[in-house]
Amino acid sequence: MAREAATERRRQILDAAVKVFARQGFHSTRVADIADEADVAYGLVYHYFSSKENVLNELFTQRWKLLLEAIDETDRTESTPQQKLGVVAGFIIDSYRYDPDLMKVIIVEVTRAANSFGRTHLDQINAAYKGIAKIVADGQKDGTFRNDIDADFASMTFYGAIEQLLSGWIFGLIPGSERDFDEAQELLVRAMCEGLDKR
Amino acid sequence: MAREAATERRRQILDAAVKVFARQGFHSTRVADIADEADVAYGLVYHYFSSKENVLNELFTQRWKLLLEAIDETDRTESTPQQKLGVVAGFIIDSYRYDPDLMKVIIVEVTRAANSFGRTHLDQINAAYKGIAKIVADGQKDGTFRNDIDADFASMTFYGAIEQLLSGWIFGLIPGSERDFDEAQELLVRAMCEGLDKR
Amino acid sequence: MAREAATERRRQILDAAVKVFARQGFHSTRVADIADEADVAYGLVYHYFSSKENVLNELFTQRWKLLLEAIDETDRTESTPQQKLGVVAGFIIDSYRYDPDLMKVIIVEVTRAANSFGRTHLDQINAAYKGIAKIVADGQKDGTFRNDIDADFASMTFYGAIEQLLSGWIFGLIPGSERDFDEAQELLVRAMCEGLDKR
Amino acid sequence: MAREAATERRRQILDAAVKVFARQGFHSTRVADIADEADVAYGLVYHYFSSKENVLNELFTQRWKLLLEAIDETDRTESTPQQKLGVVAGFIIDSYRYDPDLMKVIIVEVTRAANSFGRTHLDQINAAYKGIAKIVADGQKDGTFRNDIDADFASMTFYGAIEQLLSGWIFGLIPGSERDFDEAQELLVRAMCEGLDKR
DNA sequence: CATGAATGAGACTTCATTCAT
DNA sequence: TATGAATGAAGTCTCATTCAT
Repeated sequence: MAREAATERRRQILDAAVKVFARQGFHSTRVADIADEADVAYGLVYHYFSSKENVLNELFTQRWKLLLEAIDETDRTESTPQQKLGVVAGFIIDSYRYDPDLMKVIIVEVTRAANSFGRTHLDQINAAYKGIAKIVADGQKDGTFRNDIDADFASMTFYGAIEQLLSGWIFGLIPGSERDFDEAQELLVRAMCEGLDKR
Repeated sequence: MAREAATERRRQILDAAVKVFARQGFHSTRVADIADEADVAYGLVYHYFSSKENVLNELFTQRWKLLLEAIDETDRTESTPQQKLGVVAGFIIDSYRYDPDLMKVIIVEVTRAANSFGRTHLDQINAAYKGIAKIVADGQKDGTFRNDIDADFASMTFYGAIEQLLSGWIFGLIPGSERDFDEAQELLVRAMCEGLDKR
Repeated sequence: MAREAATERRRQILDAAVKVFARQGFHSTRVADIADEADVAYGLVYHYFSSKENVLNELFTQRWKLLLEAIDETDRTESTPQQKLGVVAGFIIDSYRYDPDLMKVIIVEVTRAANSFGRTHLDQINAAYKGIAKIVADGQKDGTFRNDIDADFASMTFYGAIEQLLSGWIFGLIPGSERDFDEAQELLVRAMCEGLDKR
Repeated sequence: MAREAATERRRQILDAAVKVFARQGFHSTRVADIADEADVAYGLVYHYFSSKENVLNELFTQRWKLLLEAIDETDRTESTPQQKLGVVAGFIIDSYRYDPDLMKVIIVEVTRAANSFGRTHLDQINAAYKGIAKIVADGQKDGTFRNDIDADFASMTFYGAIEQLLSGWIFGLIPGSERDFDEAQELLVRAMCEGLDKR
């Protein structure tokens, strides 16, 4: 009971952190902002987290773990490489669809921040790239994918395309309706696998 | 003469700023760090720039202008759409090749920072996406590219792939030798236009 | 019965406080440290003591009362002034011998802290000096001690010498073996009464 | 000129720090108090000192160096051991006489604070004890002082007596008029060398 | 009695910016 | 132009104390 209450409090603070980080960016949000948003006392944030940075770390780690699992899981299925890439893209896009703030924070503050936080989680981030690369490499081995494009290279390309899509939605540069989210996954895989050229 | 000296001083400070921004990130570099690196007095930075942020702005604007020009220029040539995309990719990759610190700063601190600075330069950033989208759209019109993938969508995808490549080099996640830079452009265009699928 | 249990708890907390105060100093120990060391819940400290400062106060008062009693008691005996001073020195030295942490805390945090706590207990502290001064004064009256050195002055001198000795042991600046403790009392009285000069 | 101004500023801040440390104790004084007392801006304290603790360190080190030099100097003269001890006592007493606040701070916050700061300067503090011990030891060798009292022991005793005297003045427990200061040195040496016993 | 979550004032330190020289 | 001292707002983190259970 007490345990559960504590867990709830953590959640409450984490959720608030997502909102304010998304709104103002990590550097511009003061711990007081998180506390205010969570409607708890200032000090309580430090009761549950050792530092502001640590709040961000937990946010990232929790979500990224799910992505790594999703990649791993789909990789172990019997699907075609294209289908697997579709699952990965779908997972990321859905992550954004159902919690855009969280994905915004993760991308803007962690994944794309080469300095500071990015470095801390580099291994985890890279694990995702490697997971995608494995899917590509397997596709190359079984003759589905061409061999003249390095799997790691292709993986970066693929992941970069997805992230940029999210960026476009985040920035409001490309339309991001429910319908767009629905289409995006398929469109993305098609673009990457079949190419832009007309056949 | 005096003018030139002044211009030189600005350059000296800008160059130093690139180095320290790349090394520590914008938020972690103090104005003193820039001055130290430039080997000028603390206050001189404020003699030439109105604020720390303004140094970054100038860094970004100068470089991004060249990219916009390059996109615009290639778009006005008679090349094929694929060649045009190649020129764009090449320009960005070469930018990194010849001044990795500057590109790192631009990407990490501006282009990918949805909050803070990103917002300020959103129009300029979007102009590049639009420029690329135009190349794609023209390719669709003349029958070079398929029509079932939205040009804006394709543009984001294409640009995201390039930026992720740079990120990979910046983070040290994928090899970044001279040879890799040489190949990257061609490989990238091929991957995006022809797709990963084996034919 | 319940009373005893409560008393035990208090003791448990006081003993823990002595340890951590001795180890980290009063200002650097958090209430949580005391609770941890005592192996009791955080809030329990406040159940038994009204504040952190109060814990220290009680520690000091309990011990200092014994010293005052010891001085008073020996003063009422028929011993020579020298013997009385020996008893006082012996009491303090033994206090350190059998509970070095407690004496360390008392000296470092109370007795020698002119600001904060020192002020609070000034009267009690001074009572000890006065008690020693009385022994000296009586010795002067009965012709045992010389008259040209003010009794209060001599008292300060005598007490200061003892405390510095303890400081030396606390700091590890002079050897503090069992044998040293044994000798210290006698040596101290001899030095103070007979002087350093060779006769 | 600029250099001198800077040195003056440091002095100004140090002097202010002495006042407030003496008044409120180190732990109870906020950096703002120092700045206010010095009549400078908050941040200037950090322009000249890396931390509040560092201000205290400098205060101590500057003064203690003089003491060590005084001990060393008198030790190299042809005076009798008693005279040498008199010079040492005189130096410390005069230090208090002419700058009671500084000596109060040094004694209360450094010399007698076994934890925290005391530890940092232990070597320097001990050097003084050793310097006094050398004077005693030399006196024992040349037959001036008795041999049955260890020189280190005697040194602690002597220094402790002086410091306790200052403490008495600081606390207001013993009278501290100009006349008392004048007498104190002689009285102290007499008490320590000749002893309290009537002959 | 006992627990430990919750509160929030407070202090240190940083650093962008200004300004006198 | 050039210097770097001076300013002070802002933000992180700590921790004594309170309080609900």
